[in-house]
Amino acid sequence: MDGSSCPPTLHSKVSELKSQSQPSKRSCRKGDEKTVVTVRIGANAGKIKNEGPPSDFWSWRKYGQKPIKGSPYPRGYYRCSTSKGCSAKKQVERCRSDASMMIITYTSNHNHPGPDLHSTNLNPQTKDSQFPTQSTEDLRPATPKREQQEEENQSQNQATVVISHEDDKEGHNFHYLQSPTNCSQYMMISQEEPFSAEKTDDTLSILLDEEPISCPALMTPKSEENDFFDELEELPIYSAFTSFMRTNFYDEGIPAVPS
DNA sequence: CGGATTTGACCCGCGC
DNA sequence: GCGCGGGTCAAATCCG
Repeated sequence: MDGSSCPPTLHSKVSELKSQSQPSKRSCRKGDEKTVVTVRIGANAGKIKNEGPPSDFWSWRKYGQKPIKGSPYPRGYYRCSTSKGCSAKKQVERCRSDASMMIITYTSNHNHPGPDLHSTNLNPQTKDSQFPTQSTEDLRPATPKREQQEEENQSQNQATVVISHEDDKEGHNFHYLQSPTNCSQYMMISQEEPFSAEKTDDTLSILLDEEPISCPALMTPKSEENDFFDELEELPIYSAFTSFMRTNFYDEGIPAVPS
C-alpha cells in the first residue's frame, strides 16, 4: 500500500494487492473471500466509461464510490445485478501511478447461473458485453504474439486482464477478457512462491498454458452448474480460459487472500 | 417510466 | 473512547 507506485510486474502487483487486502479492516468485516484481479485497460477504455470497469459477463450495478486514501482515484463499488439475490460484489479502482491499470477485487460468489455466453456473444444485451469483434471462440489467451498484438489493438476499446512482465518486449503478455477471478487466485499462489524475475515469464506461461493445476478450485466439479460450461467446453476455447471463466462464474469460494 | 448512476450520510471495525 | 478509513445505504439525479 505504502508502495505508492504501481509495479509493472504482475506478481509484484499482486504482492502489493495481497498485502493491501491483508487483515486490518474490511477484509475481516464479513469474512468474504476476495479475489484480486489486475486489469490493464486500453488507453481509450477509461474514456469510454469513466472508471471503465472491465467487462464481465455479469452485469454490475454501481452502488457506491469512495475516494481512497493515498490513491488519486476513487474506488467504485459494484454489486451483481444479474440476479436479485446475488451477493457477488466487486470493487474497481485504478492503480495509483498507472491509470491504465485497474485493480478489481471480487467479493463473494454469484449464487446463480451466469448469462449464456452464446447468446451473450450473439446478442449482446448487457452493456457489459462490449466485445466488438471477439466471440468466445476468439478468447484463447495463449498463442501470444500475433493474436496478442491484435488484442493489443483491440485493448484500446476493451478491457483485458494482463499478466505482464517488465521484460515484456516480445509481448509476453497474456490478455484475458473478462475477469478471471481465480486467475488472480493462482497468481497469488504463484506469488507465494517467489520465483525470480527472469523466471516469471516462463512460470506464467506454464501456469497459463497448462491446466490450471495450481488452482484447486478449477478442478472442482460442479454438477448442475457444469452443464452450463459443458456447453462452453464444446467450443474450442482454451482450457485455461474456460477454467478461468468457470471459476469466475462459479467460484467455489476459496479465499483468495489468506487471512 | 424504469433502471442505472451519483453522492452525501451513515455504519462499522480497527488502531491509538 | 475517539478518530480514521473503508464499505454500504438511500435519496436524488440521469439516461435510454
